[in-house]
Amino acid sequence: MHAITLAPGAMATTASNHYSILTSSASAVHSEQGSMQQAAAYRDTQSLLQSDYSLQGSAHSLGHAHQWITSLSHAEGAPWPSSPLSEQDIKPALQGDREELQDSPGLQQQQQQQTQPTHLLHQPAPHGGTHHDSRPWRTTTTTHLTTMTTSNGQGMVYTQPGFTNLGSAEEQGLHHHTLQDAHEDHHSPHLSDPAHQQPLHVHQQQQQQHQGHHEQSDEDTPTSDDLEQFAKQFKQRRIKLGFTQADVGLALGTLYGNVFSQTTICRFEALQLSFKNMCKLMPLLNKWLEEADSTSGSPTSLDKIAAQGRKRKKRTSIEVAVKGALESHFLKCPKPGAAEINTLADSLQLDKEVVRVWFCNRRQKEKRMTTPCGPLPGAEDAYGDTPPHHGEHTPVP
DNA sequence: ATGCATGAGCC
DNA sequence: GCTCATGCATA
Repeated sequence: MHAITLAPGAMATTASNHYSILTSSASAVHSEQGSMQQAAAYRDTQSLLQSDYSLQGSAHSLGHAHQWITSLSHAEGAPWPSSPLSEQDIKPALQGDREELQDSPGLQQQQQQQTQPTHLLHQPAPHGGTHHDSRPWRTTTTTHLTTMTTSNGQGMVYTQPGFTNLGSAEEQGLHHHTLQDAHEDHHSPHLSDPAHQQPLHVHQQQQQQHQGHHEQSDEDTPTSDDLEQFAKQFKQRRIKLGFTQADVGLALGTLYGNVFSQTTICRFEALQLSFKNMCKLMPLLNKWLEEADSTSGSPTSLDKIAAQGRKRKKRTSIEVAVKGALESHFLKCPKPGAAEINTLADSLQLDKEVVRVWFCNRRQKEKRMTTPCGPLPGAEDAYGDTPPHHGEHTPVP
């Protein structure tokens, strides 16, 4: 195969600023909680932070690395009071240093692997990416449940012991069917006890239910339908209450110590997260909903958490033509090796890292592509994700 | 709403 | 170097 060579200058960063250490912004970021308005302050912070980093085009010869992360020195600790339910659970979101901790090491790999065709199992990748997994969770057998594929989702209410039901004062009246009880009596991860975080639902739907209900395993896993319905309702109420996605993200931070961006909230609503990720966020969002609902009218203490101080490399804008070339290669080889990436990067006049990241993101996108309803037969497995160690069901038709 | 990016954990 | 979770920056 040959690489499609394009004219030089294919890559361009939208940035035009110079590399300078923003000091003023740093102080601005530190504003105390409460001294500024939530959303507004947040935006300010962002704008300030972006007036920085830039070295890229010439970075090649500068022996760069991704050092742009010259994190600011601020790290005052957690702005939010030790929330009762945030222990080590999800992620501390400590700005400055580490922002997140995945739950348990290792379980992220086996998360979303479930029933899937897996006919052509082969894994050329020598790197050991044997975990395959992750398929658009929505495509999973939409088996049970689906009790209420109702109109706008208001009909569904989560009645779980852990978090109060979302029964709002208004359009409530048709709540029932605990979703879960459709098959058993699993309850979603109650956030009343985050200590035991997500119990890695190996194979969500099918696996879990055949065990019946043990007294000790209250940990359950919502189904794709649950999530879908919840997301739907969540968005409705969020809008009805007049909150933006960004507001919610910040609120989660002040309420539970887990700040999330507008992006994440958006993706949650759009069901563009992995199954596991959705499961992790649902309880929090559910909690926020009830919180916002009850305090809708009173000045909820939504202090902003001006955090994040690390600097990012300016986003590289890849020209359409180049994207096309990348796409072509992606179709041929979704997982190019280092050498291939180098070659490609060279011919496209892109930074190797940019190309590598592009492929990573492309693969990720491919996986979360919310399939309308149907596990694309082996489409993604071809990339080498095929699980070599299933050993249970997934007989595949 | 989404593209490119960062970083942790894994192999 | 990959996946995965997540987000800044941008269209």
